[in-house]
Amino acid sequence: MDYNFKEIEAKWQKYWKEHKTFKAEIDHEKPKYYVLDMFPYPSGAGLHVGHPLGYIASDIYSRYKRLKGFNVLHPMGYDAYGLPAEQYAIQTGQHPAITTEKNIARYREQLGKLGFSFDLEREIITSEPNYYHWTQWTFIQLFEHWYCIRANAARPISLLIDIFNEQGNRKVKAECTETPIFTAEEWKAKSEKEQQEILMNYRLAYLSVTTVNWCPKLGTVLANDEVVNGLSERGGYPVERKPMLQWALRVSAYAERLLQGLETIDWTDSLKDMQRNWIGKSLGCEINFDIAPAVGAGSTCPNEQSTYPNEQGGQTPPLQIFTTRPDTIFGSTFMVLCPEHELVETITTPEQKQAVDDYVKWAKNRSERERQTEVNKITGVFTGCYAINPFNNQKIPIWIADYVLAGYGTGAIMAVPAHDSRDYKFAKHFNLPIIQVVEGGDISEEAFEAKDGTMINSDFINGMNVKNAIDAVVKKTEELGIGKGKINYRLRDATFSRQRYWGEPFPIYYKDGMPYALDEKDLPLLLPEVNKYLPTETGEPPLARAKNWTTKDGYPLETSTMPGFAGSSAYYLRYMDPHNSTGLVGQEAVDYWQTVDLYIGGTEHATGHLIYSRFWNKFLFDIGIAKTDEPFQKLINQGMIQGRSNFVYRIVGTNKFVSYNLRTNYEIQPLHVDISIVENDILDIEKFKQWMPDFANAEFILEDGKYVCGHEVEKMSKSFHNVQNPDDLVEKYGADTLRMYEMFLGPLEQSKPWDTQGIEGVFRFLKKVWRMYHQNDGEFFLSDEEPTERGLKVLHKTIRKIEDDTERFSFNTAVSAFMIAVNDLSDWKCNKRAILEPFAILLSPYAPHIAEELWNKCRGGVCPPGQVNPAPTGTISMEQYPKFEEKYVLENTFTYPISFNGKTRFMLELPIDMPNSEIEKSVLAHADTQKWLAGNAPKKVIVVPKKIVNVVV
RNA sequence: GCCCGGAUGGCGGAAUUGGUAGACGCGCUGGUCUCAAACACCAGUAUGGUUAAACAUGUGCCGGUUCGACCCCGGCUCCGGGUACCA
Repeated sequence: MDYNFKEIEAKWQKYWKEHKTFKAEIDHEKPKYYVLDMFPYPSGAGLHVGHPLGYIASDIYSRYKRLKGFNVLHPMGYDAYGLPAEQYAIQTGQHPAITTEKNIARYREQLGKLGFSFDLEREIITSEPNYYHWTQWTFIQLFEHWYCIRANAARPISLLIDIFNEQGNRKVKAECTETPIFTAEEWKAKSEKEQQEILMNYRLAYLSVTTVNWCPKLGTVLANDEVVNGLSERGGYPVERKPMLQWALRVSAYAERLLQGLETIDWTDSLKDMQRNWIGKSLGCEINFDIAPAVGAGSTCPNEQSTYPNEQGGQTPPLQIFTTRPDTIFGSTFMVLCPEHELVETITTPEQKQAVDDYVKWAKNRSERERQTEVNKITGVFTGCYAINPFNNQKIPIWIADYVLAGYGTGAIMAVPAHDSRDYKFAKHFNLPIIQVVEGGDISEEAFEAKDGTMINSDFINGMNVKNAIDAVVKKTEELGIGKGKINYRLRDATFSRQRYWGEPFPIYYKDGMPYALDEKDLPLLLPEVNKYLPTETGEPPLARAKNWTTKDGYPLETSTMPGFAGSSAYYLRYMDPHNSTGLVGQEAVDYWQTVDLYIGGTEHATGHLIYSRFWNKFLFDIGIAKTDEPFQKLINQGMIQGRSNFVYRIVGTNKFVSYNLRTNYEIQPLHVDISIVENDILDIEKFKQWMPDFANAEFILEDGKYVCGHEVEKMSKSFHNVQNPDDLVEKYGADTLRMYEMFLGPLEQSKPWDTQGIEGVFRFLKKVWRMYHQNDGEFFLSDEEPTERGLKVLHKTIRKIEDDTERFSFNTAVSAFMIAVNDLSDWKCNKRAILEPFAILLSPYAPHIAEELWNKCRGGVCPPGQVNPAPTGTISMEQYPKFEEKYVLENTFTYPISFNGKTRFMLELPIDMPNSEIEKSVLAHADTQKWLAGNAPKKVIVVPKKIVNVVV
């Protein structure tokens, strides 16, 4: 009987499904372990071999943990809201729900064939009402909470209202939009609408007019991480900056906690670095510069002691800037405002008004892409107005330029051309003065950006080093009351509205122009039907097309929908208790499962999903839903699997194709050829002719009667015809082979090219495993003889190696260890039950179907003659997992390489516990030692126990 | 530009972190079985050298530390990923 993987795999997949083998239930007797995969967006193209890589790894680990006695939660679901299904709906009119359902069915089928140990009853789909109910619910919580700096946590809005009623907002410390101070009396005197407007400044989910990334082609707003190089991540369409009224999440309130939290979790350093950079914390100082009074064109600033500060009082507010280098303030020779800055209009002199207006208009119309591709283009305009350096009362011209961004700091800077390259280029271009204030460096050609050195030309900080100077200036600034030390983050609040159809509707209605949350009992707010998936003629989002899109009382509902990351931000919590109809997750479930212990997924989510999810979780932690502050304790990024493309070479202007090694003799054009009609780089000419009509009459120049194709490693993509479909491979080799081969390909975290040729090796290995358990005529047979010492040693070495490798996610070396073990065992035809029974169990996380089959035959006793598949008696469980016993692998001798001056000359077997001094004696006493010493006396003998002995001559 | 990674045979990759570099697999070469093929099995396979060995050279490049370096330190080159007027 041969290794019939088709029968075996179908049988066990059916068995697992029917017996709900992997159903996870709360069990306080066992420690829990939660293994999570990043759930897929089910695209129309189906899976390629790259997708299951992480799933296979997590499945191996889940199965392994179960065998080690853990109660493992290992669920799978689908991130179902997304643009492709909606774009398809716009083109074809097919409801995105139908497309999505079809795609999910295909994904389920493909994943099902790989033998994953998912708890299928916990499957969640983000577009289903019983799931998005809780996405909407969480949004309401965000809307009804604010961030209290004193508590360093989210607090209910109702509490804030109580405080306002009692004492106004003077003492409230919140992460919020800037709000004027008011007393309790003033608060009470405000109208309902005015009060709501103020509360909006505090809410964690809030509505505000912000400059957003607008993609006209997609007809929607995008988050920062959805814009790549000024183009939309999906589709690659141009993105503009446009002010719009949008929902936003106050992610920035959690910036410090998101940063601190990284210290407590087991993620790779590179991923943590990515998040740190994205959060972009910088320590600096805010300083107010007074605006010089308008004294008319051509006038000069008086050099004597200035009387400007505060003299002109309420006329013009001071100009607030942010800098990380307050030490360089004496080198500041001009100021720069962003074109959107609110002071632009106030301070511009009549003479400069035209020029400034023109510039601001030009800057506004500049697309994001232009800005990014023309970074080196230096533009700007003088306002005609001056600021006063508070430290030396120098008059400094104020310019406007779009290299200063509105969204960061205060949207205004003090430019120090000597020590900042952008300011330097600007100063050179517009011929502005440059004053060096840090010693060293040559500023004749470029800025000197050193963060270390001695201050010069800087009044009271002269002679200090940069670090002390920064402290001194911040201190002085605070004493003078003109500024303060300040921490800035690059992380912005996330825009949360999408002008699309296929997303979660907001549980929000409008009354008197102000938004209010729906009552929780009215959830879920179902996504309505629309006749078309496009925006309305008036430019409103598609939901505005829905009939009766109002509350029962007739108040209009919000027409935008939530973005893709809404549904994926807390799905891991829902898996703990997926059918709960009274809450996102029940108390008992979250108390038991706590948090995700292992999360496996791609790096592409480093600054998107993984930031939002952490934010979302921290909020849910604050309001007592999540049990831990961080959602994912350990995270592994699986590498990408690249494609291996094949090429044919067409002689230019003909329909003749020349084989790879002869191509240099002709003028040729390489063409991608579908990898399914190429085997081991040899083209199947008949299939090629049928592949495309153009090639039906193709002629070939062959080498050795074959057409050899060229190859290259590229991204796996339809257009390169290099997509490897896992179904084909499962069909040909079986799921166990595919699983082991994907692991064998290389380290999990590394990107590597797919190479189908190597899969044969793993397939041979499994066939060999199968044969070990069968006699020559193919009948199942194990000997009940006592195992040999040697066999036990192989087994226990393998147990130790597999456990070790599995624990550190080194699955590629684990597969190698299996192969070595099988080579050793089959070398002396070891078919002892005592060895092979445990071996099957050991193999089961990696190749679960064949392992179950073999193990069941072991336990089921003799397989009746002629019967292919005896009825399964059960699955491998933790009780049967073999224990590693050191006594079998203990060595009592070690064979030392004996080196002379670092060169190994002979080997010497010595007892393992021999003390160093004895080893030294034995080596010197050995006959060969004299030969290699050649009459010299040894200078030194270095003994490294269980490693090497080196004699220095 | 800045921040991370990485570079080892014809190929994918090992080397339990300073101790016999190239495990394991692919590919290739030769052999056994077969009428033949497929499957399977056996042997070989870093480079130079030799009938074979001895020996010499070898982990991107240059240098250093060490009895000993793929591994640690300094200086480069190339490749991959992230990020970018963030003051």
